[in-house]
Amino acid sequence: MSPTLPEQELIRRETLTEIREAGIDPYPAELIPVTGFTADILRLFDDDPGRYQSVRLAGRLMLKRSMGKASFAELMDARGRIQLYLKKDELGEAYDPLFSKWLDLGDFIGVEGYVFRTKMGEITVHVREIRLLSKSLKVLPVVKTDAEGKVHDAFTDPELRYRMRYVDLLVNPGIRDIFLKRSKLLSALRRHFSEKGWLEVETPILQSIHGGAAARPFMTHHNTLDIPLYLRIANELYLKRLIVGGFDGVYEIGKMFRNEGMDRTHNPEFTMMEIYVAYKDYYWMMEMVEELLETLALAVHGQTDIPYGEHLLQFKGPYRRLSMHDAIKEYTGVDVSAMDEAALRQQCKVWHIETDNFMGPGKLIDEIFSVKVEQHLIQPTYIIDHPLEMTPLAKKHRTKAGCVERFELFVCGKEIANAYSELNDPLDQRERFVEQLKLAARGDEEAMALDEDFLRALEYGMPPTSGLGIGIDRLVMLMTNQVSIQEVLFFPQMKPEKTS
RNA sequence: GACUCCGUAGCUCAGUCGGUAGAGCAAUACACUUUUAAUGUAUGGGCCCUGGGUUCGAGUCCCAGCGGAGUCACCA
Repeated sequence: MSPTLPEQELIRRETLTEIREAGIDPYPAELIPVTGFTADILRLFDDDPGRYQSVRLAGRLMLKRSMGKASFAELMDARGRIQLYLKKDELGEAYDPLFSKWLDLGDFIGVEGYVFRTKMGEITVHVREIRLLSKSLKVLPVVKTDAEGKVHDAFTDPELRYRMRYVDLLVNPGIRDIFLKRSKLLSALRRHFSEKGWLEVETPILQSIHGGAAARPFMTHHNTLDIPLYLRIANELYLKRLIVGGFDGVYEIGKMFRNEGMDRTHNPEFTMMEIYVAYKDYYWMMEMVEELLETLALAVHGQTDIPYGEHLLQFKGPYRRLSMHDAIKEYTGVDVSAMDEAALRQQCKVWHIETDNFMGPGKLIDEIFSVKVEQHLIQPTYIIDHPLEMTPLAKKHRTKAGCVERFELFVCGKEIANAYSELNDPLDQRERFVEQLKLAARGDEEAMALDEDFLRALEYGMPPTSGLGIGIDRLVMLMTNQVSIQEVLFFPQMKPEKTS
């Protein structure tokens, strides 16, 4: 034990010794029978007060208000908090010294008692028995909420909140709710897809070729095989192999890993949902996404209109569809659809948009789009029919030359979903990969690698298929009104703490 | 990776012009048997992120580092 412990922690350790000397095990090993949860008592007490003549609860002691020979306290369990009332003349040594001297905020306790309503109207457990279940040696921040619901002394330091999420979850109101909503969203998604008959699958996270997207990977090494392996940046090519293998609908919810910068919408590992459905095209997929997002919004919020910052996002479809060219025309007044590479470069110069030498016309148009248009797309909007060279895995557009059958869904200026009519022509796919190799040779670090086994699978034949990817973290951000991805991840990436 | 801001008690934060380190909550002790941001009185608690420098003297000024946040770049 270090002599540099703060005063309060030293006192808790001394208390621990006193408890042990009194013959009380501060960390008892046994089953704790409980009759229910705090939240259920608060919700149901008035319907049938007689039912709560004896309740057993377990949780953390989070507040003590002592009035000498009687006290109020608050017990927090997994569902909420309830007030306790304790009297010395009823509890004896369990009151003094156990409750009044030895129990600290944060300790786990078990109580038995009856439920009543105080003079002030608060539903309260009148405690007949109290015991220590687990001693806490660290001091939790004490966050209080007043009668108007205003939070005082919240635990706000982002570094401490993310490094010690367990503390954040305990003391800050509303944090748990974000993660409960995240969980609701995921289970609603699985339910929805399961009802459609689509199969949830798992594909490799360790891949020897990092295909399916354009991003820098994390690299690792397998000792026995003595080969480099990459953490997946995408799982698209594996899911398509499963469509080749005869499944008509497969989806995977899982972590992707991209070795890129971090900011309030990017974490090195993030959760993607990808789904591939046979015999469908991207028009079908747009309707599917509308139905899905309506379902998820209802599951999380009970309504399809969702407040986000100053906006009210309307997830009820159909969403507006706008081709990339038309979107640029709408927000800049300039028609780029007929421009060649030189003209596009000139236009970028006019708008002070930085360009690189390896950028072809498609990439230039995408760059213009992201600078000039993205930020304006607040309500759910499909941007469709992207330039061909940007999108090596999508089918060429059935009528628009130089475009692919693709859509991206934008909400609040952020890309939430990306989908194609998937390219299933193996010869075309090989040419597209070769084009990517040329881009790589021109200096494009994100150009996609060629995957021979994937091409072989396509040569065996893939049915017409539509595929979709949804960034789950960003969707959860929208549905929980959060501007930072760190707020929807339990443990966002941080630099390691100093070990000193 | 670049720039800007931040780092003081367990938590949230003050700290003036460079001159003995402050408050609220939490803690300790006492009082109080229906309080609820409980209350009252008293007390204790500090590697002022780390390391250099300037100075008679640095929480404060300068430099470097570490960590965080924001903006940009890259990306989803």
